[in-house]
Amino acid sequence: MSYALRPEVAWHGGAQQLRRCPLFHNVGAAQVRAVLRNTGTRCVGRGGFYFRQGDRATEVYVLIRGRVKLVRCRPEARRGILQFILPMEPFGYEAALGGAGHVVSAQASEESEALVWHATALVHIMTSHPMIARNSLRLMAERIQGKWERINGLLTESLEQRVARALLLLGSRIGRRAERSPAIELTLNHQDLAAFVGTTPFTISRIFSGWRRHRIVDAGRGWVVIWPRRLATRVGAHG
Amino acid sequence: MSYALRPEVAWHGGAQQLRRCPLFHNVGAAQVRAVLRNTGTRCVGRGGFYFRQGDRATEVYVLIRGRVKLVRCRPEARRGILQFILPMEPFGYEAALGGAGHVVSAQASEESEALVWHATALVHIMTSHPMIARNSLRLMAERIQGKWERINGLLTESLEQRVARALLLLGSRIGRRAERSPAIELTLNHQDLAAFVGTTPFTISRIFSGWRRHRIVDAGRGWVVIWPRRLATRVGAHG
DNA sequence: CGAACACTTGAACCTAATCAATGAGTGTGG
DNA sequence: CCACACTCATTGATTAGGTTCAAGTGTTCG
Repeated sequence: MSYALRPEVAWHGGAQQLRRCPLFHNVGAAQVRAVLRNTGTRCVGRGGFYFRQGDRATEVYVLIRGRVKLVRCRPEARRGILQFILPMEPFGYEAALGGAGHVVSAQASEESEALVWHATALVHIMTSHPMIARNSLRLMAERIQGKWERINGLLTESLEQRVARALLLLGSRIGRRAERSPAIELTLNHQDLAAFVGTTPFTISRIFSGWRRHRIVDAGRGWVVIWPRRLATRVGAHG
Repeated sequence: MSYALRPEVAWHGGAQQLRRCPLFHNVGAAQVRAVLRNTGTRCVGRGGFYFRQGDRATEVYVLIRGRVKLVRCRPEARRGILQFILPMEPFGYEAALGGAGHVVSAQASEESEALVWHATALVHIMTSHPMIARNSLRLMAERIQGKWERINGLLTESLEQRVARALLLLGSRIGRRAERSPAIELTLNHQDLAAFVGTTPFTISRIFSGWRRHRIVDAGRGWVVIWPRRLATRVGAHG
């Protein structure tokens, strides 16, 4: 009923969709709806920012549409992509919980939309909904473990291994299965992939040229197709 | 009084020391003492393991003496050091909270000792002590931000920059100020530093040779001395 | 005193970055 | 619908940065 009074809550997906968000696992629909009452939404066009590194953390987000990348761009340095954020994933909460401001920027890869809470509301929500606090702990713990895997890859693997592993990871996250084929299609350009594994688009192009002959990968302007079985053989190869 | 009955709790540092642990900020001494009742301690000699990657997460730890490194050693791959753990720092809790087992191994760099809780006790503690849950959220949020900085360094910086940055970081964490000098001494060998920045001891040695002439650094068997002011000029240098 | 280990240095090799030039795909405006 | 501009992808030539392997030196410890 409060829908009529607060139009920003009338997001079409509503509480049902949100239960796919890891923060709301095992949280009752009524409680999710209660939490939703404190939100608005924000739309950001391709290339726009939800926040920038250095900003004070005044808000937290859950992406509901589009794609966001967490980047860090120092002047005179290569760009690094730290993480891709997909629909139903929270972002921006590390700074709100840590209290030292954002250390990364959140940039939209495409037209996208996110739910927005005030950072102060977040703390309040967690104290009044222990299951959400619990889910946050689990989410952050899993992300830390994921980052360890990534750091270890950067420390020990060859570039070719890293590209292969990154594509398999991204394939499972942002990929779509092709029809009647084990192939997986990704919307991803060479530049972003390069920034994700720490190399240049040139080198990505060279690696792809080699792989294309073996039907491990195919790619064009802004898209990549991988054959996971064959690509997996390159994870652990000596490079 | 329960000290007499549970000798493993009679750790000399006791509750007072533990309040320096980030998990126990703003937690009353009585509550810390209560939490301590569920612990034992474990000593591990140099090179020994608290847990190994792949193990189920049955315990969580707070280091009270010595130094521990989180490593990941795949056969046939270079070793990577993911994090150094110092006294009063918790470790092993990511797996306990995430529920998918340890993805890293915890190896003692030197003779060390840690408080041990059962993983199940951890969840119980957090629900009955909300401030501890709150502190955990903050701790993990800060660690995620720290890992972003590290990943960004690995993605975008030259090796020399990474070594400089790593030494400044480690200096502030495991360093001791030299007497009557701005220099900082670290107990750290070339191999561990190499595994931390993703290179080989050879290259570390070469970088140090260059820096030694400018009195940026000095090093010997198992130790490093840095002059932070001069070293800081190498962070952001072009390589 | 001897053995094991950690560090140093040199030389050869190799990976990936850089720079330059070209080609292909996309969007815009006439 | 075409021409143009722009961005993204490819390829080649060159160079720089790091790894690898081998040999030698210095330390620590039993």
